[in-house]
Amino acid sequence: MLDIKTLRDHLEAIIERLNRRGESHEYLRGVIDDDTKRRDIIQRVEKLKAKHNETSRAIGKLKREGKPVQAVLDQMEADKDTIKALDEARRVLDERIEATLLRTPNLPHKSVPKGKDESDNPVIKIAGDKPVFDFEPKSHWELGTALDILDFERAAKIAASRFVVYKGLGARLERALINFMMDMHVENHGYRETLLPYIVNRESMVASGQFPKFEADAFALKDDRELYLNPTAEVPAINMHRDEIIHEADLPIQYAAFTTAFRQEAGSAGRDTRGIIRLHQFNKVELIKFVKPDQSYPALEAMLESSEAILKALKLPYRVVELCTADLGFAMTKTFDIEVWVPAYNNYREIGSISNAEAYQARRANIKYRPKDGGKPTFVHTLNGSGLAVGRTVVAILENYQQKDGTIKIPDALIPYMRVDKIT
RNA sequence: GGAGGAGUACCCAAGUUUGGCUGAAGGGGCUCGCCUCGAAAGCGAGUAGGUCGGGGAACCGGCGCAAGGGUUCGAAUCCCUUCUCCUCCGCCA
Repeated sequence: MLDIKTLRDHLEAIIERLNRRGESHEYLRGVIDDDTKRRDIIQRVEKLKAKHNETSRAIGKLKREGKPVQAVLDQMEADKDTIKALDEARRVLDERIEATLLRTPNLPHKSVPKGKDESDNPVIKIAGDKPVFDFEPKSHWELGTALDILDFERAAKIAASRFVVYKGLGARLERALINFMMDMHVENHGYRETLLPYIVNRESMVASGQFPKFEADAFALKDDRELYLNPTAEVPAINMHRDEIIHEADLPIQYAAFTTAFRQEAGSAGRDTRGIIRLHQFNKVELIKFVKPDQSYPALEAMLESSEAILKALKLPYRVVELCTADLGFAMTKTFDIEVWVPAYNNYREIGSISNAEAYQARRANIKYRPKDGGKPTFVHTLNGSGLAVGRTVVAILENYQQKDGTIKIPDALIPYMRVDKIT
C-alpha cells in the first residue's frame, strides 16, 4: 500500500510514475479529495470529543465532591448525535480510501525501464552453455512419458487437467531438488529453514498484495473462515511477522521456505497446456527477507545471486532479465526474472523471480522495526524470490540433460541426492 | 467433540471483585557512566512508549488494554458476539 501522506505531498509525481505501468492512475486524485474531507471531519469531531471528555471528567469530580450533576448531563445530549454522525461519515471515507489504495500497485523503482510488455524486458546477463545435440531433442513431456516418470492422464483422472503425477525417479528428482535447494540456501546463504501452512486466511492474502485485486487466481476453500490454498510461500512467510515490531538487532530476517503452491491460472487458460510448465499445483523453494530500508537493494542483489547459485551448481544455461514497468508485479518496485533454457521451446522460460517490495507489503501487513537509536518504529522492506521453482527445474534438467537414447543424465551436484547418475 | 482458564504496550507483568483522578504501576529492554585488557555480571544515572489529526517545533487533542458491537455523562474494568492460546477428557496421523 502506498503511504497516504506521501501521496498527498507528491500526487502528480506518483501518478506519473504509476502510469508507467501502462494503466491510468488518475483516480488517485479522488483519494486525495476524500483525504481532505476526512481530515476536515477528524478535526471537527475530535474537537467535540475533547469537549465531551472534559465534561465527563468534570462530572466525576463533582460526584466525588457530592455536588449535583444533572444540569451538566442535560447539556451533553446534543453533541452526542453530532459525534455519531461525523464518526460515521469518517468511517465511510476511510473505507473508500483504503479500498482504493489496496488496489493501487507499488511504485516502480526509478531505475526500472519503461516498457509496453514483456518483450521490453532487458536482458542483463546470459550464463552457462546451451547444450548442443547431435539428435533431435525431445520435450520434457515426451521424455517424461516415455520414461514413465510423468503421468498426465492419471493426474487428470485423480484431479483435473493441469496436474501431474510424478513416478519413480521422476518423483525422486523433484524431492532431490527440493532438498538440494533448501540445503544450499540454509547452509551456504544464511537463510532459516521454515515449513509453513499451505492454507492462508484472507488477511494474509491482503497483506502480501494478492487480494483484493487477484482473487480470481486463488483457490478458495469452502469454509466460512475464508481460507485459501497457498499461492506462493511469499504469502505465509511475509505474514509470519504481520502486526509485529521487530528489534533492529534481529534484522535482517531471512527465511527459506519450501511450499507447494496452488494457482487457478485464471488468465492463462490456453497457455502452456502441455507438460509441467504451468500447473495448478507446483513445488517451489522461496526466499524471503525482512530488511532495514537502506539494505533492501543490496539484499536484492544478494538474493539474485543465491538463486543463480542453484542454476550454476546444476550447470543449467540461463539468463537474467529485468522486468520493465509493464511486466512488474503488483506489489513490487523492482524485479529480476531468472529464465532457464528450455530446448523444446527453443527459448528461455521463467524459473524464478526475485523482487523488492520496499515498504509496500510491510505497510499492508504492518511490519515495523524499532530503530536502535530511539527513532519511531519504521516499516521494514520485504523481498522475496524463488530459489527456485522446482517443477520448472525438472523441466530444465530433463530437456537439457537428455541423451540420444532418451535417458537423462543427472547433474553432478544432484547425484548425492538422487543416488543414481541417470534416469533410464 | 466435552469441561475449564487466559489474552494489557517491543517483552514480561499489575490493575478487572468496588466504572471516573489509569497513557495505563512495576520490571525487562534501550542509552550513558562505573567496573574490566575486553565482555558478561553487578552497581549508578537517564529514557520512553502505539496510532491518527493539528503544528515549523515545543506541544495540544482523538483513538487505543485480543477483535467487533452495546450499556453509561464516563469502560482495561459491566453486557453480547467472534477469534486465538493454554489445561484436562475423548478421538486421531
